[in-house]
Amino acid sequence: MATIRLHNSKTRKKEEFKPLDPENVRLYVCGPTVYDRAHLGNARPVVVFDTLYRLLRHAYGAEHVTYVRNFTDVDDKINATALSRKQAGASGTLEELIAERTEETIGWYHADMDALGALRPNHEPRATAYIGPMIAMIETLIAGGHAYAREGHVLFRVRSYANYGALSGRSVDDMIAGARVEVAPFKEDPMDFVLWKPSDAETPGWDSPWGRGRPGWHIECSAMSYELLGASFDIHGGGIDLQFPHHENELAQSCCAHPQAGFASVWMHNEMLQVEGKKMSKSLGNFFTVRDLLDQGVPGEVIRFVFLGTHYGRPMDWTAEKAAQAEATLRKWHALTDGVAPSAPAGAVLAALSDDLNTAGAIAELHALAAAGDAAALKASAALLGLLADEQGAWIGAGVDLAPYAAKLSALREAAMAAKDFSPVDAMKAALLAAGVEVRMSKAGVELLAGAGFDEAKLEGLL
RNA sequence: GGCGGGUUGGCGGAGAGGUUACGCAGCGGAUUGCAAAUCCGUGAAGACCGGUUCGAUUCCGGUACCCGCCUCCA
Repeated sequence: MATIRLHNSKTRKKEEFKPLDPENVRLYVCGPTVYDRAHLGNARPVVVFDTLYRLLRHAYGAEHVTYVRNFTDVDDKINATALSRKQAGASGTLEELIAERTEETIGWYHADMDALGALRPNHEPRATAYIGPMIAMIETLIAGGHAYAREGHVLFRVRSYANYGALSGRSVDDMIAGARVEVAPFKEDPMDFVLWKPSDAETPGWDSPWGRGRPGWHIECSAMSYELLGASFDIHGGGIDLQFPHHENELAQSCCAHPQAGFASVWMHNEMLQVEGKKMSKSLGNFFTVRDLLDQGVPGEVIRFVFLGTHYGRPMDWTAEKAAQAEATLRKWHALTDGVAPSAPAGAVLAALSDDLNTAGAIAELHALAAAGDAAALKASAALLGLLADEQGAWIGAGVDLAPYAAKLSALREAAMAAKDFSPVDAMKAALLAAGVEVRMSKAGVELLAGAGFDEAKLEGLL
């Protein structure tokens, strides 16, 4: 087994990965807040950590890896979405609208991430199912002097945790000096953050020792990871944007609640996604969801391939050109591997992935396997990256039978050979090319393949 | 203002202190009724300024520019 090395955000170094327990390698990744469709940026950590999950399963055995990714289904954005729907005339109570919305959004999320070839994690806990453990953890923090209740709120006492700021490389004093922080009269220190906050009648809430209220965002992940993975586990992942404050706060809470444990041994952060060189944002008009792309006919496998072409630690640019290139490569590889029984993954691919998830390097090795014509190894190796499964290639055929067109073109061609007039052949070929069909004519005959930008509607009238 | 990441050939994008990345595009050739696909061959790089070194694109320092986080947005 190749040694796996991972860049640890906590130490800012690439380190050899040594699981706490090789029989149960544990991975936690921050999941989505379920209030709307996942946009393309949301998909990057999913693909990155899915690939890590696949590598770990290969290295330690599929039964020996536990992957947890949560759903944040209690959040002010969800409340706001439900409230605006109610104001727009939707029927039902606010609670029902919230439940309906989160349920619907989770369904979308699963469908979209499945399309990207991401395996479902072993556990996908919902925050609302872990309110009890959150309250218990908050009580532990209060008992230990790390938190205090004020006016229905419970706040984490940042000054009680000496290492606060170590993960994200900031000092509390710098943060206070440089940034705007929410000032509330009941805060002991401006950096203290909310563990629990009161809910009004219009907001979902749960009974607690501090009155009816709801948890702060950060405590959710601390409580769920503790319940499902324990006080110490191997890898905690997420986007770099979550490093501060979310992960910093999570780390502080968990370490203060369980001072004998280390929480996550390795922290991994993926860099952000951009679109055509710019940050994706609603104001720039370049904001789109995974579903938008799928609906436009960009296959999930193509999206995944584009993502894996850039190392997770670097900003990744989504461009139409990359998608087109990815599509062409995948077409070629599917033609080579579909129906082939996979052998074992190539050592070079495994070595690249084991080197801090060098997916771009792994893809280069895949190209080498394809050039060597080793379809069985290519397929087995690509599976580690979540690519080239037979069922993932379904988009290529598009379900259209091109044989009648091939037969007609073939007949035209034979007539043309005899008549020495190729203009009817060229006319049909041009029409097929315009429809996105790849036309291959040789002495052996005619072969048609649905190519990039294939449009069935344009075939009309050609028979 | 604070913290972090980046700058590689036409484009995308890796590794490595000294030897071909790789892919796409280009160019030349084979093949083809013409193409396509395929195959063979091929040119092209590391922001700028210093330093360390026999030797740096790779290590160190500085400058410029780009990006992200610090504030609900991944």
